[in-house]
Amino acid sequence: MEPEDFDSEDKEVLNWDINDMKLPQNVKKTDWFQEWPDSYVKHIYSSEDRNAQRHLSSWAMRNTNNHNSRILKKSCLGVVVCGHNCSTKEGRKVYLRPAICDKAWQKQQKKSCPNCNGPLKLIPCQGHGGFPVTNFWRHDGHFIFFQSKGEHDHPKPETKLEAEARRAMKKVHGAPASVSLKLKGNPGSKSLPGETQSQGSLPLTWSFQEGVQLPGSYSGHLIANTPQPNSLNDCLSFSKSYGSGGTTDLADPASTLDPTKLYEKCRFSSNRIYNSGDLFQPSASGVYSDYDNLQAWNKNAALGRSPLNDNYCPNYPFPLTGWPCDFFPSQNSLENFPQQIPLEPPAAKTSCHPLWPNPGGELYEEKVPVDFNSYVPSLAYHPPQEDPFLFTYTPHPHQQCTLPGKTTKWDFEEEMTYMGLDHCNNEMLLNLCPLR
DNA sequence: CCCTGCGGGCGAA
DNA sequence: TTCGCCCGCAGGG
Repeated sequence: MEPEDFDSEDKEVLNWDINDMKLPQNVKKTDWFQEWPDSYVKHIYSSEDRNAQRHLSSWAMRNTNNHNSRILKKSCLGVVVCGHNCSTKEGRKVYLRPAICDKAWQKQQKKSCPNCNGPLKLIPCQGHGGFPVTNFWRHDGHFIFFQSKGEHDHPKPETKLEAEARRAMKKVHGAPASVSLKLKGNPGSKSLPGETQSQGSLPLTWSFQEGVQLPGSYSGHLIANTPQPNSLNDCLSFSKSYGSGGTTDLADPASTLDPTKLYEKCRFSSNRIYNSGDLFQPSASGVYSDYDNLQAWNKNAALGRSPLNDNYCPNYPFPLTGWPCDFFPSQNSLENFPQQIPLEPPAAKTSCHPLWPNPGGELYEEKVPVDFNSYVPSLAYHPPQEDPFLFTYTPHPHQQCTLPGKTTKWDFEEEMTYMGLDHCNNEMLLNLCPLR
C-alpha cells in the first residue's frame, strides 16, 4: 500500500499506542500471531486469535503488575544457560527456558546443566534500557493489541512446548530429556536437502544458536533474509514475514520508522550500552519494527553478522520448514513472491478470522496462526526456487491457493484435522515434524 | 507442578 | 505519576 493511499483512518490504525485512550477499531486487516516478537513492534490481532487471547510468546515472559487492568504487561525473563558455557558435541549451547513463577524458578536454579551437569546461569533480559523487554496486551473491541518495547539481548530460550516436552520426558523416562528426546526418525533421520546435517538429532533441550557460535563463514549458505519459524512450536505454527510485510498492509513504514513517533520514549530512555558482542543492537534510529525486517537483515549483513545471530536464528533445528536459512535463495527471492494475493475468504477452518489478513503484505507474507484449536497448519507452499523436497507450513488456505508450488498439504492437514490439534501433543510433534 | 492473571504494596526515578 | 519488582492468591491444565 502506498503511503498516499492512507487516509486519516488508516493512519489512525497505524499510529496507535497501547496507552491511548482509544485504539483504532477500523482495522481492516489483522496480523498473524507472532511467536517471537522482538524490537519495538506493534501488532493487531483478531480477538478470535487464540494465541493472542492467551497472550502467548515463545520468549519467557512473565506477568508484571502495571496496576492497569486494561493493559496486561509482561516482562522477559531472559534465558537460562550453562554456567560453564559448555557445548554439546555438535557445538550447540544450552538455552533453557526460565521458569516463570518464582517457586519454579528457584527450583530450576538448583538444577544442573543437562549437558555437563554444571551450574545453570540466568541471562537476564536487558533489552529495554537495561530492563527486560516488555510486552503489552490490550483487548479492545474486536481486536487484541500487542506492543513490544525493547529488543531481546539474549538468545532465544527453548519454547514453552519444548520446555514442557522436556519436563514430560523427564517424568516419563526419568532421564534428562536432553538425552532421550531425540527426534523420531533418528537415527538416520536424513536431513532434507538444504538442511544442516546436525539438526536432525538435536536434543530438545538445546536450542540451536549456531549463528552465535559458528564462525562467520558458516553463514555463507545462510542467505535467507527472512524471519523463519524455528522452534518446536513452529511445527504447528509460525509466521514468516518477508520484507516489510510483517504485519500485513497495516504497516505504515513511514510512520513506523518515524523516530519522533511512538517509540521516542523507548529510544531515549535507553541507557544500555551496546557493544559489538551484543546479539542485538538497535538500528541507527534505535527503532526496530518488524515492518522492516528486510532493512534489519540488510543492516545485519552489513555488520557482518549471520542472519542466524538475530531474532530469526533458529534455536530449534527441526527440519520443519526446510531449513529456514537454506532454502531461500536470497533476498532477491522476495521478488518471486506475489506482491498481492487475491484475498479470498478462508474456508471453514478459518472462520475464526473474521477479518482476514492480507496475505500479501507488501512483499510476501506467510504465516500460520498458532491456534491449535482453530487452525490447521498444513504442508504446502514452497517458493518456486525452493527445493521441492522441502515443505513449509503455510499460513493459510487462501494463501496456499494463490501461491505456487502447493504440494502435499492435504494428507497432513487431514491427519491433523482428524486427530485434533488439541491432541497434537509434543509426542505427535516429534512424530510429525521430522517426517517432513 | 507449573503457568497465568490479578492486584496490593514498595521503592526509585 | 510511572515503572520495575516483590509478594500472595486463585484458576487452570
